[in-house]
Amino acid sequence: MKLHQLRYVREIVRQNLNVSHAAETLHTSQSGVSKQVQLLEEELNLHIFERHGKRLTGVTESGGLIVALAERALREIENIKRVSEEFSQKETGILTLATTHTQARYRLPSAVQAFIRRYPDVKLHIHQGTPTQVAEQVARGEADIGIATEVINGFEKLLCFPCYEWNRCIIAPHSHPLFDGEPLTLAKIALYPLVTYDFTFTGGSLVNRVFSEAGLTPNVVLTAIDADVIKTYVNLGLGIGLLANIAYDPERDSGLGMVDASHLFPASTTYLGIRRDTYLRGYMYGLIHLLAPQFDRKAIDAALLAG
Amino acid sequence: MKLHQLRYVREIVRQNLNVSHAAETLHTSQSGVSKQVQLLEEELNLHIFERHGKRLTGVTESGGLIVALAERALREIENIKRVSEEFSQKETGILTLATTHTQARYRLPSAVQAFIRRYPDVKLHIHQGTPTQVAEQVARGEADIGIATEVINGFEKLLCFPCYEWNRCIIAPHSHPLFDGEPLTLAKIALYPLVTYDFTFTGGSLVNRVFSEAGLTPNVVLTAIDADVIKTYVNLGLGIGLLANIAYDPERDSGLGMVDASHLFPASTTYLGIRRDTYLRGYMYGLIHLLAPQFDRKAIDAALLAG
DNA sequence: TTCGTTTACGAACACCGTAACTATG
DNA sequence: CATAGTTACGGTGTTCGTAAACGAA
Repeated sequence: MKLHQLRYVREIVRQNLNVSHAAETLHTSQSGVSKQVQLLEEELNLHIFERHGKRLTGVTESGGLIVALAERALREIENIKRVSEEFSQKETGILTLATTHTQARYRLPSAVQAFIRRYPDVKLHIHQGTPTQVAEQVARGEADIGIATEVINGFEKLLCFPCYEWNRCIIAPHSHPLFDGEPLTLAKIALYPLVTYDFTFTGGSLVNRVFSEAGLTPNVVLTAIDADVIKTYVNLGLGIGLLANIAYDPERDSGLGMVDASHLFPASTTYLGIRRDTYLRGYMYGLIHLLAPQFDRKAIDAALLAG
Repeated sequence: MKLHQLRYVREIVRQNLNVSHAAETLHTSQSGVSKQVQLLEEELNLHIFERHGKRLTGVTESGGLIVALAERALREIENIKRVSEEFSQKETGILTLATTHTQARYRLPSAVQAFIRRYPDVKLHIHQGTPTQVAEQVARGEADIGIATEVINGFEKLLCFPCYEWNRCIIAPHSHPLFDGEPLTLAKIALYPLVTYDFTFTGGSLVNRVFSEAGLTPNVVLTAIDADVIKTYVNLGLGIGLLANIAYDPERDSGLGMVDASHLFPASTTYLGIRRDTYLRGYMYGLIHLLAPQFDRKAIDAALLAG
């Protein structure tokens, strides 16, 4: 049994049983991948993949177990590499963050700035996606740290730390009747066309629930996963915007007015998630500490052990 | 990084940093092992072993981490092999038990007999040792299932199931004054030279504690880990024997009298222990069920998941 | 000196990738 | 007929083990 063979099998599964794609991703030839998989199956004396003639059409029962174990083994192997990098070049490496647009654009910049000043030799990658995508990327090991709201807390493979709470605000052109000095209510919001976050965002379902509990139906005319997109359409007069209040910048968004809506919705918590079974590089502890200052190295290790 | 290299490193550590012994155990050459370790260290760009000149004298800090991770990775690899064997030849394989003499000799035979009738193609190995050795063998993966009293419950890596409770009896030649019909007391036992289990047995410290709490000191003239050895010396008139009452067989031991001592000592529980992170073969579930009928496959899986 | 590790080197082996072939949809 | 997987085969690089050199106890 060779590590390469396990990697091949894992990649084939990730590529939906397409050997050619797997070979391409792994920068090697189809024939080699094909052959190594056969050799592995022969050595283990069972079929990992179901085949119709020459096509791979599924994973057998035993194959499923094998794949799961192979993933765990490969993860440990990757951890060995991490440890070695940690010891040989303590503060160089790669840190991949997965997060949502709003976090990346409005909440992370200061922490990222501090991070690259502190760890100038660490290359930082930011992947962007919906909270679910964020969690999946971390769970699959494609990102080291995920930052998103609520949902990522539901993933078994992830250990989550609460970072901070936030709430929502309404934005609209300055001339909008909402800015009449009267207190903001759900009913008033429901009067106007609304531009807000996509359903796939946690906030989405929470916002809907608040409205429906009040017996109201908001008139959502447009949804986006990107706060800047929302602002753009609000600017165009399509409706009023409902978004995270950290996303409103009085200077940059001087063309728009803002009124806080924290009293209308429960606060949401942004979580930071890591895989439970990865070795954390020193600078990863560093970033977590920057984003969630209550968690230092000791606290993180304790949480990892407890989980 | 190659699996072989990790195996080499692991074996060197197991062989107390002796590369030659490791090579021998692995059925390969010293030079090959040496070179592969160097290649691995080069690839990881750090030293796993401390060296004085050419001798390996220790494991570096980074090396310790690497070894721990390598062991986990290799364990997953071994689990893959187990899964494949389970699927290709469900009821053939090897089952290695680690247990104490008393269990092997008096308690296990009936279960073992049932087991080999049920799984005729499984080769059964029985390793014998003190309870601590039993637990260590299971923890190191040298045995699949350990059966011993109490202490094995303290190992973090092991998941333990209570099997059954037992207590102690006194044996002596039929003519011995202990068999006077009067009830047995600690004080009476303390009057005579005593032959009993070795200190390293859990029972040992418990027995001592009971005597000392009663303000008595037993006159232990000989200890052994083997009930048959104890009986032999009792037969020779060296003293009276204190041992597990399952170890007294009225027929076989017709030359000796027995009097129960359950009222004098707290009962001890025999546990069955398995590593938390191993894949269990079907026949392993079978043996556990034979020894601890309250644990069927579902209960065992549930306990493994909970841990 | 002895025990143990590393270096040197040739033979055997395994792997990779191109290219031709074959099966599926 | 196009797409995807397997077989064939030669070149390349790695591993293995013997033997010799070397270092520490």
